[in-house]
Amino acid sequence: MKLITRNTDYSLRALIYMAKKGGIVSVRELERALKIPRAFLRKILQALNKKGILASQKGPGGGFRLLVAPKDLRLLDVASIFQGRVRLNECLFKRKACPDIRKCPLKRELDNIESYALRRLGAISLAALLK
Amino acid sequence: MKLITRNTDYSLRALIYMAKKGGIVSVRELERALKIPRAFLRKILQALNKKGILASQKGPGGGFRLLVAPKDLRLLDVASIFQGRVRLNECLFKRKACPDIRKCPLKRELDNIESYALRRLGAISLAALLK
DNA sequence: GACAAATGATACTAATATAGTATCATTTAT
DNA sequence: ATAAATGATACTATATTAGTATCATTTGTC
Repeated sequence: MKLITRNTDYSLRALIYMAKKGGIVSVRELERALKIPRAFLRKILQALNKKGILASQKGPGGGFRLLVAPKDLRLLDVASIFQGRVRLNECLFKRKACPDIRKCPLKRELDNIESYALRRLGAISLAALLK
Repeated sequence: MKLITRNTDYSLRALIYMAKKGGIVSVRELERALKIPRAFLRKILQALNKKGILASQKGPGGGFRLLVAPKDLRLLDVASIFQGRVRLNECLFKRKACPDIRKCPLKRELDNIESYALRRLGAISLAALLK
């Protein structure tokens, strides 16, 4: 069970690299620097591009470029792209085994954990990861 | 992404049922009461049995019986059986993309979330779920 | 304009984890 | 003896995650 999938992980590595270097960076360069499979990285960066986090430039000398300020990009923003809503519970209640959802202490507790996790993920920025 | 898998979910339902009813309960009865596939439930209860949470009784009239006091059984105990260690991170560091693990703010943050979740899961008992 | 280097789009495969089924062996109450 | 239960375990199915492949398009350079 993971809070962060490889998509998110790779994204962060690439974003950190790009933030540190600045300017346009090609997938080929990222592959070399980060040892991440190129085709997979491309797919990931294309997704970040679609979300407006990166801009892309075709042709020779092209690549991707960070479009947002590191302090404005949250870990949660990235995770959400690949993992949808970060759901921590998915429990008893679907099949109505529980008489009253609103009162169930389990659901309340799991919701609590979830919202804590979301809050923390929403609080950490790319800038913080650059250190 | 789930904090709790179906194994754990079903376990809790069965444990709640058994705690409320008391005495020996057969899988057949649980299947009817909880609408959980019998073969799957059997496998789950056998696991709980091996862990000493349930005792089993073979033969006609047999079944499973709760062996621990509800207040002494933690949600974390159950989740751990099926989900191993509840890991929330599994990130950048395996492949040494990160220069110094101990300093990385991402790892620190993910560890923080993880330990929060573990603490909460370890704090809720079966007794609390009985309400 | 030709060409090569890049991304865009997208379909496909592989690996892993989760969920669930099936079956035969063993125990035990009647 | 029989049937009702669990013990053990191998197998299948489904979903999610990870990764590959390919063709199309754009664009800088000669």
